[in-house]
Amino acid sequence: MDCITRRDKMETKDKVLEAAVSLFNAKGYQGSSIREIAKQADVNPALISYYFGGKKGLLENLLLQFYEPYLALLNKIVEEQISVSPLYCLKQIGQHILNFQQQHIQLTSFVYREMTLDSMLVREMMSTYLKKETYYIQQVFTKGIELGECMNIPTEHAVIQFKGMLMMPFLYPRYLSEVLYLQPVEGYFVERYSRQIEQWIDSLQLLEPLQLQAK
Amino acid sequence: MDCITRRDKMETKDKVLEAAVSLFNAKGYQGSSIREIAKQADVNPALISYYFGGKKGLLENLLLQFYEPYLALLNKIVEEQISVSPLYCLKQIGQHILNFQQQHIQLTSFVYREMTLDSMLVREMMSTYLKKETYYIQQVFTKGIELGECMNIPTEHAVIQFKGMLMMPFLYPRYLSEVLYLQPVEGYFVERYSRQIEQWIDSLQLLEPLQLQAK
Amino acid sequence: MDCITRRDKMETKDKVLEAAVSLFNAKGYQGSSIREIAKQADVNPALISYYFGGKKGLLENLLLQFYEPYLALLNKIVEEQISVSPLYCLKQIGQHILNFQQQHIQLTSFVYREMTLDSMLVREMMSTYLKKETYYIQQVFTKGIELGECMNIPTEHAVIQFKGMLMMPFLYPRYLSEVLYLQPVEGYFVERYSRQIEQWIDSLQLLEPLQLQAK
Amino acid sequence: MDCITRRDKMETKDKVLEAAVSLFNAKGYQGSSIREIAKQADVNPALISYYFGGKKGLLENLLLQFYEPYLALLNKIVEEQISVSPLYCLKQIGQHILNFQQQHIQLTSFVYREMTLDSMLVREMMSTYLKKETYYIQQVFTKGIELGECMNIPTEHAVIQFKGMLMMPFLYPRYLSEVLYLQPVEGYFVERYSRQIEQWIDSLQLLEPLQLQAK
DNA sequence: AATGAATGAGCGTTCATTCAT
DNA sequence: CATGAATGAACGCTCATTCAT
Repeated sequence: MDCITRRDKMETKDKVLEAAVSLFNAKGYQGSSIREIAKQADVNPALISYYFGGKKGLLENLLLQFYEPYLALLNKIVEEQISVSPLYCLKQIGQHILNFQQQHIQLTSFVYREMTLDSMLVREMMSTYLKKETYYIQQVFTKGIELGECMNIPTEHAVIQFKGMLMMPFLYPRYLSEVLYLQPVEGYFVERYSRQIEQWIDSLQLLEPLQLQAK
Repeated sequence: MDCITRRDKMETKDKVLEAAVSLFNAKGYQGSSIREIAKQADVNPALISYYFGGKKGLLENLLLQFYEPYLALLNKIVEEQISVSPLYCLKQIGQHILNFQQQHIQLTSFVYREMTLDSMLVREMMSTYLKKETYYIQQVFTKGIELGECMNIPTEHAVIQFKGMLMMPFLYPRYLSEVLYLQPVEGYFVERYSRQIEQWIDSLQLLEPLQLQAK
Repeated sequence: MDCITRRDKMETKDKVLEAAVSLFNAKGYQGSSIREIAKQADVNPALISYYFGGKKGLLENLLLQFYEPYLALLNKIVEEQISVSPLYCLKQIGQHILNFQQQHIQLTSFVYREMTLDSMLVREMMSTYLKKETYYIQQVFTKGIELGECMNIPTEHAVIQFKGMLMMPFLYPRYLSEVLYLQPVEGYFVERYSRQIEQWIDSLQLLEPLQLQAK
Repeated sequence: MDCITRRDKMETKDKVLEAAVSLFNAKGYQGSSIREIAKQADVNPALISYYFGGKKGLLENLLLQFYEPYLALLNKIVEEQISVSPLYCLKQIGQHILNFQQQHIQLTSFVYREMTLDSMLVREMMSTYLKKETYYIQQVFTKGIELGECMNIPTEHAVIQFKGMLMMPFLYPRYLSEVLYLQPVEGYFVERYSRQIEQWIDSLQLLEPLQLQAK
């Protein structure tokens, strides 16, 4: 009985979250209305305020729902692999982050868009999560440079490039499908794309001497 | 007098566009209200509907204002340089696009965010502009592969990587400044970052044989 | 166990009533929400509907809780004292009503405010309680005039003045404390103020001949 | 043309104010909805926020609309008459305030009710207006006592009694009409009631020696 | 060209209440 | 008896837009 009750509760909250992710992804946070979400979730609009404390609470819930496991994943990979080989660690990050994003493709797309705004909430999320994320990745690059695995490039630029490559397909899934005819939703896209990322990582290792020659 | 009148008109329209770009950039299209824009532009709200045919018209105006010169620039570079050297052409594209984005940094940020939405308008812009843009870039990659300048990677993936690198700093200017302490607004950032992009382009040339060795 | 249960019930009802009086007094009936009351009473909101048959029932309960003992008190005083001396009876009324109001200061304040509204409920309360109250007081004045104790003024006006004096401090307790620096909550205020009322009552007796002289 | 425009504006604002006073008086501020007011004023609901900056602004507007002329009137009377004769000045106050209240009977009733609440706004109104009002009245009593015109009673109590008498009929107009069968709206009520107030004022003059005798 | 009143739809939210558990 | 999920109506308010001036 308790189980049923709990499951019912879960279902309502989850129905709302699912509908919210879908609508926020398609029309943006500001472009989606509580009523629309409730309708799509087949739920009373008042329940959204009841469960999440308002539309803003729903947004925060989703942001946490993304960044918490995201950072946990990142943390785990870095902790386990950085001492083995920084560049290999980078490859692992690339592959797992791509997988993670693909598994939460709508949430990812929406969160990445929302983080481009200039709001208190975004600033808070940046200082809470993106600072950590960036620290992890920079650490790996730095270690790679130290160990001579990686050419000596500014780690900030490397982070931008790396993140750009990883985020791009999930920020613009519709661009991929309608212009490039790629399906980021499908498994083999990530598989092939992550190999491409690995090539870029390899290039970090190899370019330096050549670069020096060029000079 | 007619001249003054016309100049006033221009100024009013421009004041609105300027205010709109600023607010759309900070709070998003849906998050900014006509009244707010009008207030910031010190203009009567009714004039926005009058001049631009409504809020949506203002949005379309800004999207064109971005993509028309953007594509003209891209078109010019490709036409002029592709026959010389595809990879050099790519570098030129990278450098000029970065400059272009930096010169319209708020507009760029806003347009790139808006294009992540799933709307009729976005689909239209994609089929009108992004298809062309992608065609140009893919053409360069293809030519590069044909001429043996560039390793044989899927051009779609290359486009994603290339665009990702170029767009990233201007999609997340606040991330750059607050987390990475980079100032995409300042000249030397683009200068240094474009050299980084060139390294990536160089890596396309060099990786292939090594990649083959790896196999 | 039954006893405990019943006591719990009593406590719950009383906790609600207490919280309701406090909130209704501060923010008005319409300005207070069931949830707020329930929260302050540390009780489930649904119980208010359950126990009192809704918010309106809670209001009626409180009105009765005020007017029933109020009228009983008035009735008792008039019955016992009117035959002795009408003016003395008036003084007794003044003193005891002041005391009664002070003992239920929040309830009094709230009820007196609520009775200024124009609603079915108020009309009902007026015809049920205020008619009786007024009848009692007018009777005393009439008797006083008959017996020559009191000057011949319109009893309606006398009632207004009398009630005005008695109600004023408890309708505006915050005015008294913040502007006049009087504390209607404290015992000696009523003590001193009731002597003031008695002076007014005395003046009823004395003024007439002098008034006539003045003319 | 300008005149017509201004008159139209005035009419809309005034229609809203009129409807608001009527509804606030009958059902209270919290009990009246913006839509209801707009409907009764035959006006678009959005215009209330447009003109008054929201429901609260409407309330503040009405409170000022009452207290500003009220205090101006009081100030004028006191300034002109206090030096002549404090007790005569009191009578003038009584008469003019009664007239003022009668001329704005609904507004008066509503304002007096609203001032019984415990809110920031009420506190502000008290410290802005009621402090002044009380200062004026107390000044008159004090002067009367100084000059020997008036018996030596605590001025705070005198203020309560005085205000109680003046406010009572307009706080409970429905009580007057339905229980006492008096019509505070009609001219002769004020006329007769103000004579009653004058009697009370006279009693202040005369009671003291008798009071002493009683002791 | 420019204004500001006016409109009607929709916003997020809160409300008192009901009901299954 | 007590709970908390759920409901539908209404809340105050803001929205983009229109229109007479």
